[in-house]
Amino acid sequence: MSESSQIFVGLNAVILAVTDEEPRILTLRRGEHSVVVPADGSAEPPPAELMDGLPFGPLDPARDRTLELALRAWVREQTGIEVGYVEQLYTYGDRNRDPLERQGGPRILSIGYLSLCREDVVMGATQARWRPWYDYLPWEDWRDGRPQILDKQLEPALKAWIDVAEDRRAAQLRRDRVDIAFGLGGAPWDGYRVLDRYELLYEAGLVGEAMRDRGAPEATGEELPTRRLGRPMCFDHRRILATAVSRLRGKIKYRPVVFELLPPTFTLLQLQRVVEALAGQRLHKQNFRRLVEKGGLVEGTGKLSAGTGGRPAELFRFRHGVLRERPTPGVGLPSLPEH
Amino acid sequence: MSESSQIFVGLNAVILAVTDEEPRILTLRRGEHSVVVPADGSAEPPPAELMDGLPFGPLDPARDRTLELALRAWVREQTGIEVGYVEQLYTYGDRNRDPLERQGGPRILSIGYLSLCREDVVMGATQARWRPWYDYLPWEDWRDGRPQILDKQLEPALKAWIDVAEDRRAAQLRRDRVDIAFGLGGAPWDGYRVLDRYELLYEAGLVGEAMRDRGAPEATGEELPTRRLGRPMCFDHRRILATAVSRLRGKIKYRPVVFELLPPTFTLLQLQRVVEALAGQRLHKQNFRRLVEKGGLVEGTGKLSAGTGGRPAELFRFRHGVLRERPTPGVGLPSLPEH
DNA sequence: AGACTTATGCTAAATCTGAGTATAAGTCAC
DNA sequence: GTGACTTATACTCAGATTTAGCATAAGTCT
Repeated sequence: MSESSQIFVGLNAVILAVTDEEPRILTLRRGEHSVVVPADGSAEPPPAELMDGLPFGPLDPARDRTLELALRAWVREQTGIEVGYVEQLYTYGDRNRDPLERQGGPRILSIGYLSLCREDVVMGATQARWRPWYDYLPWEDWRDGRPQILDKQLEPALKAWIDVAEDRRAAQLRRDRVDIAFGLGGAPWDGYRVLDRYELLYEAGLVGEAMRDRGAPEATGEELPTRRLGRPMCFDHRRILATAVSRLRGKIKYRPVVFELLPPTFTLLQLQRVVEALAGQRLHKQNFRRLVEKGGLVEGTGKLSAGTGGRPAELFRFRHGVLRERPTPGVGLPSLPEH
Repeated sequence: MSESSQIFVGLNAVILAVTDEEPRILTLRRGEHSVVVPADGSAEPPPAELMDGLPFGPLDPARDRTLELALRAWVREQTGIEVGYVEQLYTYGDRNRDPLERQGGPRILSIGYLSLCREDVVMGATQARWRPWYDYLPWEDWRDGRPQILDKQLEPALKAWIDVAEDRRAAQLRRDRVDIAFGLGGAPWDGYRVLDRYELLYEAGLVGEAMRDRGAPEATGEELPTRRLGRPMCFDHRRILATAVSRLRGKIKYRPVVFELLPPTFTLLQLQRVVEALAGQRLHKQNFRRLVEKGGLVEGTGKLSAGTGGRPAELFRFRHGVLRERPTPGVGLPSLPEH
């Protein structure tokens, strides 16, 4: 059986924690060699540019009984974390996603996962590092209003991409997609279309990864025609991250997953800040309180927090019973007001 | 490289159409041999019992440029259908999902897909056959009220499963899960928890597949202690179907995917019936009309349908412009009234 | 003490939802 | 052709939910 008809499966994890009101993912700084560690111990190709990547490793079909167990094992080895909540995101399998494939290596499939935890569970003594996810997707953070990068860089670049379309029809298609994904031309901004936006930017050649994947060797995004749009990642890891953000923003609406990111007790403001961090937008405080309290998502503990400078707040905990009362317990987000 | 460290990837498609107000999926009646057609043309093991299965086939890493292209190619070969809308669902990789694995074969991964189309696109001259999806998941259809199978078979069987738990704590855990998944003990029925329910039934050993996978050879579900719960499928295809139903019921809320299942123009009642078929519940007609009309999802064509016995209805079409107006254009379902 | 910060209670207006009434415009049996 | 029946469509109304504020409570900081 030739190399080219073999398949290797890599597992990738977006490991998320929210600390200091900032959603952070665990990244490894690494060279862009293959996902695959050859089983025969042969030398890996020398790493190219160092670049951020998600923790990942191959599925060992002989050892790993399930995909999730394989993922947990790899994360433990690479980062020292014993992950709790885990959710599968998507499986990517386009040819030549991995640079090694182009050199005649085996076909690579990568399965993306999302894991939620708290930063304090991380052991030391590891090369892993927490980094704000908005470093990679800066246009997704609307907490301080419309991100500048949108008007200053993205919009002009996307307009240019529309203009270089083959014909009028193709241009119109591009315009429609851009308008819907980025809330231009009168369309509203939709906080859930994170993946749409990243993929559009990739297709338009506006993120570093696109140029790299098209064959320019060793490109890191620095030398793009536009200034680089967000921090690039190796392989398709940024696409996986975008998938994770999309999925999570959608999921908090109908499942109480936020609590995986919080300590056992918390104030309502802490809870709100975490939701805002994920959603990338601010929420109305009083309404948020009503939502989670009347919605039965939380219950007071009677204890007060050592307030950080104001009236002390009551400490709440997640109310597990809500699961049997309501079909979809979560925190729905308002549609973003237009700016 | 030994067989056991190799990986084969199978692609499975839930191909759905709604005809005569019934959601139907394309199935192939086939023996339970492996997903894998050996590349060297060696003989396959003799088929066991004939059983329904989804169209599926291996990813050929040398030929298929993307997973989706591979899927389309396989579907075309097996069923003659050129699928339109396609969406990836989930990747399953537990060891021993496939009977052949237990016999020392390679590790099998299967990637599930959902495809939406209309039945009339199917060519003849194929072994494929449309079957109502509720044949496989009969407890999911509440259009004529609460399904009888729930009270008569499922509830008693689940209660028995709770009772045989190891200790009181385990029993309580089981009860909680059952109550939430099946809307018992005061919890509401949640039409979206299709996958939860199937996996619970599998874990409780109440579907034919569970017994088969535990090692009983050639079991087809007929000889179960309880009468069989829904029609079984080969491998984990019923789990993939349950995933598809869950996903689709969730998605019609915020994306206008229903229209993939309808002809270009349709009456509002036709549209409603399709949504009801997917959701497995009845909707209030006047409110549904208001929802889709005022929501901008459809626009009238001015033409009238050749009424099937009543006042003729106007023909509508999907209003593409809604995509740029609203972030989440879809048909939200009411929470099911309790029975 | 007074400014400032955060927590929490409460309300008015707008919108959305669920359920029903009423009327229009066809088909079908006879 | 008339009356029963079927489906389509318009409109209403009450209640729930959502959005956006105002107002007050209870701390910290200078």
